[in-house]
Amino acid sequence: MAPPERRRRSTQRDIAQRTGVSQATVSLVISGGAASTQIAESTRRAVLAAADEMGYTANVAARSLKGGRNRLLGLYTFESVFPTDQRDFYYPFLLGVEEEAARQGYDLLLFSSTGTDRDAARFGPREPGAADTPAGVSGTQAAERSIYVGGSNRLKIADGCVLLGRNVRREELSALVREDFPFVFVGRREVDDAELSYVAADYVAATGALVAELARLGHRRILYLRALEDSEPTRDREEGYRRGLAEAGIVPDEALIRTLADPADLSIERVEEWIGGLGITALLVEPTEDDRLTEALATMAGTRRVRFPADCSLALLGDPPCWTPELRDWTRFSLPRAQMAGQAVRVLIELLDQESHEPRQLTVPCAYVPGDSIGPVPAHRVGVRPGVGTEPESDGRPVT
Amino acid sequence: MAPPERRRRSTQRDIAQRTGVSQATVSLVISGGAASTQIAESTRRAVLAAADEMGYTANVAARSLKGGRNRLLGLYTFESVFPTDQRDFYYPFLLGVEEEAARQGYDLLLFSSTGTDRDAARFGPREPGAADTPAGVSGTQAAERSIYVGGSNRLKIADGCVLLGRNVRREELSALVREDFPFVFVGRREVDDAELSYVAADYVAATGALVAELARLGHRRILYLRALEDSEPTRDREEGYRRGLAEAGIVPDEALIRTLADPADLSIERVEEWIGGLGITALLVEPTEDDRLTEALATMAGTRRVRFPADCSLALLGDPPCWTPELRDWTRFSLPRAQMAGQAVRVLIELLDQESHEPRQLTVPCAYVPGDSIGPVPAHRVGVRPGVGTEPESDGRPVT
DNA sequence: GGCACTTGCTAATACGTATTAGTTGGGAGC
DNA sequence: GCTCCCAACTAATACGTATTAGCAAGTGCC
Repeated sequence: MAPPERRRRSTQRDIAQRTGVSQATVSLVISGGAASTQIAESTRRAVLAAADEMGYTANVAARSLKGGRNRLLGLYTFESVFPTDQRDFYYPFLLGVEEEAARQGYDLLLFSSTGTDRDAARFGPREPGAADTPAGVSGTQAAERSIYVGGSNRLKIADGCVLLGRNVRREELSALVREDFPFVFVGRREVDDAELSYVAADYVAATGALVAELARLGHRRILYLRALEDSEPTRDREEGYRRGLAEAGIVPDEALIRTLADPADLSIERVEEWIGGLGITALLVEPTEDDRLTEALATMAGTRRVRFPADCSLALLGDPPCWTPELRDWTRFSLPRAQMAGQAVRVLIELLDQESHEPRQLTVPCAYVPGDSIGPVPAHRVGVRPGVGTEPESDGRPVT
Repeated sequence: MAPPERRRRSTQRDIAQRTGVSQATVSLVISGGAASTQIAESTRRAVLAAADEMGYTANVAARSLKGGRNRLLGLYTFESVFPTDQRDFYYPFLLGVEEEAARQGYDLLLFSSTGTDRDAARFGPREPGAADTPAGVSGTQAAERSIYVGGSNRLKIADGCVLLGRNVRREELSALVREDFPFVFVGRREVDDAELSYVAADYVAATGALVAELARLGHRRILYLRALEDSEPTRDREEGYRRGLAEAGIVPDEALIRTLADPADLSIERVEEWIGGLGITALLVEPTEDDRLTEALATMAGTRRVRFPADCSLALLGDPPCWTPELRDWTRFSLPRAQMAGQAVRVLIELLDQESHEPRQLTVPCAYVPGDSIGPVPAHRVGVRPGVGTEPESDGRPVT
């Protein structure tokens, strides 16, 4: 049962036969290697002519096989990139990666399949008794995304990989490092037992600058609403908050650092409470990747019970996705997502080109977006302290 | 000058040595071919264990070279997918492809590199005198996107490919067919010398239905504004327009088919001219992929000099991208982009699974979006004919 | 004529995998 | 003891290219 005489592409050998030279000569002519200067002009012409006539196209697979590299960059995200509600968050990264990869002549491999139910069947039938994760990496469950499935690392199909995502599996990252697989994380990520390469936004500086600006405007009691997860970006923002306060000579009040479990919880009533109870004059909010915060802000601003910034200044520690023109221009800083992604690609390619896989860690500054939601402390509240917890060092911190 | 001990990926041979079997056995175990049933359970276990320990991953290039499969689907677009102004057009396709590929356990290969300036340098230094396109496929220029670059077809590292885009290079498509490379086009595309597979929206029926609806509302003079390019989608819409008219018993007036070179040319003055001069009561507009039409419509509707549908009905032959909530809900039909893309992936996988690469051509229906921009013919204009070109068969067709 | 050197080419090999045609060892059947 | 067969494996090869070592012929020089 031979394949039904499938139409075969012409190869260098075919050209060689037709021209009466060797395959090696054809290769030299076509790919113009170092020794190609030694080919007689007449021969070169003949070979090129034959190639043209026979419609020769080089086989990329063969070339890659020979070179050991596939000119493929992977893009792996720990969360799905494509659900509609997060598109605006991930899209700029995607764009940046794609663009830079294209510029560098690499193609992009989107790891979509990993972490699907189908994974079990990936490498053909497997005995039910066989261990699914013999690779020392534990915790591989079906529905969740993970790099190591069926015990093997599919990322390796690519020459290297750009990683993205908030809910990282640390153990997989360190496994990658142990394997010496070249990758770059977009965003600062740390794992216990290894150093890894990343390109990160400078949340510390950006948050610090925002606090400084508020302090300059006279604010002394600035509430910081942090995200629930204890990830690096959140920690960096907190760090920036503390540094900003310190540089402004403000003694931090732990009661003014609160965790916002769900952005939808951010209501006008809460803000009124905080103003009255805690005596705050400004609010820093850490945005989420989906559009819940944007919605909460919009409805909150819609009530007009508290005017920003007339009654209270408000700034965002990053830019929320789903930005539509009619949304108000909140004061915030903005991370250069596309540039970060492009930079990550460049770093990755450097890693690939150089033999030493020493980790590289880059930090890029965020852009300050002035917006219109911060202003000076309202005149009637200058110097006013809240009724409760008057002392800055008060630790009677009510649970949110 | 040996390569400085580059960290090599482990191969089947490495596993074979470690396990004490032959490379062939390893291959049989790993890729689970026909003869794999004949492998002893103990051997299989040992091989798999070694593979896991050594972090083995199959080499894509080698598999492709051999004709094997990599569970990789390519996505090639003739225009760049990622420019911001077209994002809303391509995004749903991307989403659909990604989702279905993931569901089927395939990863996605985005061909970004092809057609960049860097291409010339892709495979190392090249003699200035060397021909850039020895491949018989002519017209390969640097800045433009093209499949065959440097004489090779890079798509081949994927098992098959989904193609997308309006400005297609026909000669490349037929080259692909000649090579017998499996691919599916999203959208109907025809080339002279070959049949190809596609999943297309039924523009003919959708446009016809829209015309029928207008006819039902009493419209007799319906202007059709077609796009400049003479691509299949445009031709199909025209076909649908004519069929719709025919079925409604309306004699087509060639003066009512006009080409709109630039959507920005669509102004309220024009519409007034058409209403007065041509006596039209309804307008069918073919949308573009960017947001120019959307803008033109918005500004036009903003003037309120012509009320839609009170003075004139207006419907769109497809959905324009960049849909924001505050935009009005134009009557139109909507193509199920994500579903089309998903269907294309399924068709492609069928092609891959079956050896026969007979082309498959699927058509999917569009969704009718009632909207609010069509209505009955204004009472004072029922039966009214324009001052000039009264006869339907008038051919005094002024150039737009 | 012999040596060194250049020019223009080829033979051979490697890349990593899949597949086919064997080969081996041993047990069943007579 | 012989054949026959089967399970379990391996050797060999092909895929298409890039590269290196080397070969043959030619040229210049002593």
